Parts: sequence; structure tokens; C-alpha cells
Amino acid sequence: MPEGPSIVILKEAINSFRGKKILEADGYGKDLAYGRLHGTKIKDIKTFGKHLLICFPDFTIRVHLLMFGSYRINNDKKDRNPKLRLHFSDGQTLSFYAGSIVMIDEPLDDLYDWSADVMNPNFSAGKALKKLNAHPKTIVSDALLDQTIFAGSGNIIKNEVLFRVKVHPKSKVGKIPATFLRKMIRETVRYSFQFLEWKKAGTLRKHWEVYTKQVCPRDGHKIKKQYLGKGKRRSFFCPDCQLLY
DNA sequence: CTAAATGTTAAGCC
DNA sequence: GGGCTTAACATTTA
Repeated sequence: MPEGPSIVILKEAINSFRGKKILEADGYGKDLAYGRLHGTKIKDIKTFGKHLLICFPDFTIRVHLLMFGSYRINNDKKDRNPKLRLHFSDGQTLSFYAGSIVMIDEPLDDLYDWSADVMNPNFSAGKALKKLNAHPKTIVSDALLDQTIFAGSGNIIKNEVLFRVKVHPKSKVGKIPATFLRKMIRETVRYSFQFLEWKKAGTLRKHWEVYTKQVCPRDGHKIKKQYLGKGKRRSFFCPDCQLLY
């Protein structure tokens, strides 16, 4: 369950580990230097898009859940080994399963443009528009998955936002009127925060208007499903009310 | 049981 | 090198 809002929920769930000391770390990651974690204290916890960043004085652990990753607090899965498990000095544990976990030595500000993260209060709509304008030939469904433009946006957000702004997923970015691009950027942020609230309330899928749907809630037209773009990702759209530019 | 899915990267091939 | 396709990763759900 890994689009940006879900990672914000993850961060909130583990925020209480901030300042806590790790006695030991283990897991099945081949290239992870678990020993570096022994005796260290969590300095900070951040997110960037779909990345969870657990910060230590000298390095950062980056957790990306990819498609199937999950986590557990004080309640390990019985039939599965964690890729990373942290044992804290107060007896608590935090485990991550599957996904991609790496250690980062560079300062995070050198790696991340925080203004690209749709969940970040510093997200810049102006910069997003500039980046979109730099890729006029890209189809908009790819642009909405581009993590350098909309970090945290995933396939659900992509589909729902395009439906909201009535734009066909195959539209070329350069052909979409600027007012619609601006609206799309605004909706991406707005939907992401609604996603966050709905996900917390356990009602996310109830609010889907096109994603996995059969019928357009606006005009009753049949929803089309196609695999589009670089990643051949599922696109659900109403061919009647979403305009192709 | 099989296939597909909220994702990304690396390798292989023109 | 570029750009495209495929595999790999690993888990849950339909």
C-alpha cells in the first residue's frame, strides 16, 4: 500500500521511535550493514514521496515499500522474515518486510528536492508546471507518475486526478491548456490529502470514482481500461467526459 | 490455482 | 548512447 499518503501514515505510526536507541538490527538484506545501526539513536523521521527516511547522526535508512512492502510494530509476522528489523532498548521492535531498503550517506538536502513532494507543505505548483512544460511530448498519465514532478503520486492518484479534471490519460502534456495543467497540479495535491484522510478512516476505495470502476459516475458511460505509458500501467477513464488533447 | 496489482531498477537488445 | 522491453524483487487478493 505505497503511494505518498500511505507513507505519511507510516511515518506518523512510527514517530514515537524518534530519539529511541537501537540495540540491534537484523534482516535478510544482503548489502545492508546492520551493524552500523547497533547503539545508534533515531534522530529524525522524514518522508519524500514514497520514501520513508529514518535519519541517524551519520547516515539515513531509506525504506521504499515498492509494490508489496509492509511493516509491523511490536508484532512480527510469524511466517515471514523481515528485510529490516530494529530492536529498541525499551523492548519494542519495528520490522519492514519486502520492499527496498538502502543506507544513504549523503545529506538528504543534496538528494531530494522537497518542493516536488505532493505531501510536503513546501510543494511548489509553479515548479511542477515548469517541469511539465519541459516535457511536452510525454503523455499525461506518465507525467503524473513521474516522481521528479509529483513525488508520491501513484497509479490510484493518477487515475482519480485525471477523472476529476476531465483529461484523457493519453493526452500529450504540451497540448493540454495551461489552465487545465494548473488545475491538475492543484487536484493532485488535494486528492493526495483526501487519500490520506480516507485511508486513515479505512474508506479509500469507497471514494474511487474511476479506479477499478466499470461505469462513469457522471454520465453512466462505460469506463475504459487500458495499459498505457512507459510502465504500461492500468488507466481507467471515461472516454466520454475525459477530453483527449 | 493463477494472475494481477497502489512500484522501481537493472539488464538486455536493437 | 538512446530508447524500448523484460526480468526481478516478494506478497496479497480476486
